[in-house]
Amino acid sequence: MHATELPAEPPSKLPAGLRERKKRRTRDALVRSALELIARQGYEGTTVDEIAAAADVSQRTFFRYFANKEEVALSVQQMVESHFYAAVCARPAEEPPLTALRTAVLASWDTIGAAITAVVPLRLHVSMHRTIQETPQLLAAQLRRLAEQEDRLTLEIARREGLSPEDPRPRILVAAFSGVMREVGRRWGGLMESDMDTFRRHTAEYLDQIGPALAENWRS
Amino acid sequence: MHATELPAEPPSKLPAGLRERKKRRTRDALVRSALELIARQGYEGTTVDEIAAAADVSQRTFFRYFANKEEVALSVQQMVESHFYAAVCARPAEEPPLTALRTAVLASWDTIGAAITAVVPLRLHVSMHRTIQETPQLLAAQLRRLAEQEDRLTLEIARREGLSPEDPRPRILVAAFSGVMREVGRRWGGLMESDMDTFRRHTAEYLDQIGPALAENWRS
DNA sequence: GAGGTTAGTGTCAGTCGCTGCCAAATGACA
DNA sequence: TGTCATTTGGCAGCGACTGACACTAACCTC
Repeated sequence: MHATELPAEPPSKLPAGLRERKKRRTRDALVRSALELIARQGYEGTTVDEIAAAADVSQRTFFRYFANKEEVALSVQQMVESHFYAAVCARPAEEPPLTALRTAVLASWDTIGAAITAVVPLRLHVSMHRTIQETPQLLAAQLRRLAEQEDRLTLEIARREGLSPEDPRPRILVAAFSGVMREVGRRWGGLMESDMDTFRRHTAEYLDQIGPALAENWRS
Repeated sequence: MHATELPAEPPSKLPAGLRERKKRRTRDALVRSALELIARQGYEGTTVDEIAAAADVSQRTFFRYFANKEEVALSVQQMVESHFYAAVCARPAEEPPLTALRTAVLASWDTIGAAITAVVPLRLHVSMHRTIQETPQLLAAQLRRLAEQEDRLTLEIARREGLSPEDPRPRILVAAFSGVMREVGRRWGGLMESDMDTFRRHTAEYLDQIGPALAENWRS
């Protein structure tokens, strides 16, 4: 068994065997325990031993499910990202790229909540989101993940538009888009839940700035 | 003494005291030993003990100069980045932002070589550049550094243009620019030295794509 | 339903990154 | 030259992670 074998996705399709179900449960227990402990004690203040003990498995078993401590902390985040990527791939081919990305974000937000709650309570995910920004090591790992996501998105956009993978334009577009989304992510925490509709509108307005941001003269 | 006290810059101004000079020499020796060993054995295949031994200091002393193993591996990279940031700040205020960034890159390339060679031979820096892309942990740390650089650049651009720090446009511009520069960085390695002029032209052409990349229709 | 096969788990020992603590050495400066 | 502030080394210890091996439990025949 390798650490990255079991998908990060929620138990959408319940697996046949007892073995598989047991693994799913163990994995979810580890994620829940980890997020709970980290929310209470911080990332660096939480040891893998504690997480494993809270999920009632040995430390060695923890490392059979997650390659490292970062991975369990970012596992829900990872789920959100692949959720979004799937939404992008589902957009009709006639949509221009930026529109597809923008629509996919808003669409994926409609359904991601349920997928998260299937694994951990939402407050733990929100708390983790804050912790990631504040913990250098986690932030670094997260940025690497996002860079990989940018690569995937770039490829997908190039494919949709029938461009060569060498063409720089998809990459630039995705970089600008991701820059906006990272800023949006930063402002999350406080605003969401309280006023999700305002937040969605806010995001849309932000994305509308991508065009104007490249105009040569801003001082009007 | 704290780990981040001594600047990463080359010994441009030679310090007065013997103590300072000795610290500088120790630091440079650690960087050289580290890059040499990592080039030969890879990042994960090189232990801090080895680096310290090669520089003829104790492991404990290593950690007085660098907060962690990543920091010594990225120290030259960090020098290059602050070199570029300084070049941006030096651009005249009437230049439009994207022009300033673009000119600053090309200008900083003219002088960075000497600054690097003052610390390590160029081949070690090139080798390190490759290693960073290939080593997940290093890449993560590097991306976090670059994200901080993006923050600085965003602030500087907003300042130059007299915009509020809330305005999303500088951030988007910097994100697009950085996306291009990361792609350029990836293609470095092989092309440079062999044909630096072609490479510079290539980069300029890449940067010219930032405008067109946001046009709605690419399929012409 | 008893057999062997396969896969997941716990234990243990070990490496490596990194830190706190104290004592020894060394440049700075009167 | 003697004091003072810094820098250094050694040591002990923690936490993340890994390899090896033995044990147990699910699975798959016959």
